[in-house]
Amino acid sequence: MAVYCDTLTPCTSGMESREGGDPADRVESTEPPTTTGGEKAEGEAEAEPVVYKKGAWSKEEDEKLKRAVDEYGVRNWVAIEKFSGLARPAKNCRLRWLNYLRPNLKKYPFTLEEENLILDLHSKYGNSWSRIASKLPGRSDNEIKNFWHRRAKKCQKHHLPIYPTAQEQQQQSHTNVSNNNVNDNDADANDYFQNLPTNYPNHTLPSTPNIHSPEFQPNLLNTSSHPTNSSSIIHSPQTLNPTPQLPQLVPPGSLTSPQQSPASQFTDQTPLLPNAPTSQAQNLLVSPQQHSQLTDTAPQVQGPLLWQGGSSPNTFTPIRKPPILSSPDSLLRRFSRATSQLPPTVNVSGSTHSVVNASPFLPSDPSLQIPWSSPAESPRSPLKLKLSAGGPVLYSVHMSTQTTDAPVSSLSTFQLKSPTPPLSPLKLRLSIPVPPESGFQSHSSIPDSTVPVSAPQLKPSSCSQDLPTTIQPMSLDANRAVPLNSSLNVTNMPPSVQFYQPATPEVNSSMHEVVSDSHLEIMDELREAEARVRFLRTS
DNA sequence: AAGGCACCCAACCGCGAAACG
DNA sequence: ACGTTTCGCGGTTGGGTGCCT
Repeated sequence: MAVYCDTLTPCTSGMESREGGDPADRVESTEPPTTTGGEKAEGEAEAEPVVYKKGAWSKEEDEKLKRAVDEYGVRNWVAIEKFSGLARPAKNCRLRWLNYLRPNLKKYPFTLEEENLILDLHSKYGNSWSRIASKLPGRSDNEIKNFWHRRAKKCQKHHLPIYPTAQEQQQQSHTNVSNNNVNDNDADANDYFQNLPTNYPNHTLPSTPNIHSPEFQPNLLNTSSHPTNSSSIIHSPQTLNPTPQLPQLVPPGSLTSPQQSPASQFTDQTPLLPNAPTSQAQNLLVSPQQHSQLTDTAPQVQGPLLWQGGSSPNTFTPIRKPPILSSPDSLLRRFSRATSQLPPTVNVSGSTHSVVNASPFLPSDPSLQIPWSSPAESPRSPLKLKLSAGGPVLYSVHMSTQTTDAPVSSLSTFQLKSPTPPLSPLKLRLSIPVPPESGFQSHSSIPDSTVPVSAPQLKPSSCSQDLPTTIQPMSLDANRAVPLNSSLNVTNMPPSVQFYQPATPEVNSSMHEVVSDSHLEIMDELREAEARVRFLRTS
């Protein structure tokens, strides 16, 4: 393990600073003077460029960052940069958190299911890594991006399309030929491909093929086009014992004619992936059949999909700009900042992250109560409210959950009056009042903004599990709720926000979608647990 | 054992979008 | 309306590592 320097010396920014030596030696960079550094006094902010540490993160830095995130939340990277004591720019802190430190991040290799899913999603979304990552719980966009580049490189090296062609899918579904029929020159390549599971398309290369697994049947390949070099093959335990129920990208026999599929949208004269950044993307091919099936279960693909014309009628290229959509996170960010004007409807379509920071549903009847989510760092942890300096701050809160018979959503704006500007977040637990039609009793209590409560009670250290007995005075937007109580024991009776019932059917269906996604997440977790067990058993 | 090579992946950067003042 | 700040995304880099010769 490398030891990292604590003393920082200025150097030029840019990649050249990474050259050579121990990571500790290659680290510093400067940022524009707009950014103030670590413990520097504000008065001296003038010209002194901030010196940042670069390179690998130490454990100490990770711990600092974790504490800072707990303190300031996952959206105040500038505050984290300024007050965490880390000599790292805000964006790097964010990156480190998202890619390495955040909870629930999976630390083991992709499973076959995940790899299949990435293929599937990439065929729909292109290089929108964050969007793909949003469909793979516990995986970062960077991780997925690295996986894809790795895979693309392999495919390019072996002159193979990344997506399987229809012809090969048919071959695969109808053949089961021993690799003894393959000439020696192609032995290595055959070793590579023979180990794919039978329901795994020939050209969808798992990163970790296994040459010994009996579950893998040899596939017939067009060996003349296959490489003789298998040096890039990597063996890891992740696919040693794949589940026999792996989802198929294209089930045998399900092929349909392109005319009957969305492929009819495609032309055959369009260049390859105009948005592709590297030549690797030139090999991204997908069959119309596959695409047809993918789009059957997918959200509407935005933009035209175009086929590449070529010598092989079965070779296709998805041509489209990846849909430019804001990530669920940014949707939430925008939403949470729109404090002065609430949107007329709650648009959380397709966003599993819309429940971030929402407390679980808590009916007043104890027998119906669901325990609070406890992990402080979980996306579903109690709402964290950062008190800013300079007086009252409006916050909008959006929560969604489900009663026994209907999705419930709430949307509120309330005001936190902060007599002193503590920089630590105030963590509140909010329940969702139940609409009358649900049959549950509704909450209506809220702290009264007129009753002063001293600020020292907001010590962040006491806000995690055992919440302070009294919370900061707060008031709701008068249009949204009416304060009733003067103080509140948060542990026993969480504050409530006024229920806001979205009116439009679209919103309601979106809510259903969110609920459904949470169920999917549970299923994903189960699948991951199974994959982990397989991983451990075979390693 | 040492050097070369290829690959992986954590980390960095630039840029655009959104939020803010 | 406009400039600035902040955030997030996608592309790229290069150190670390393992394999091969």
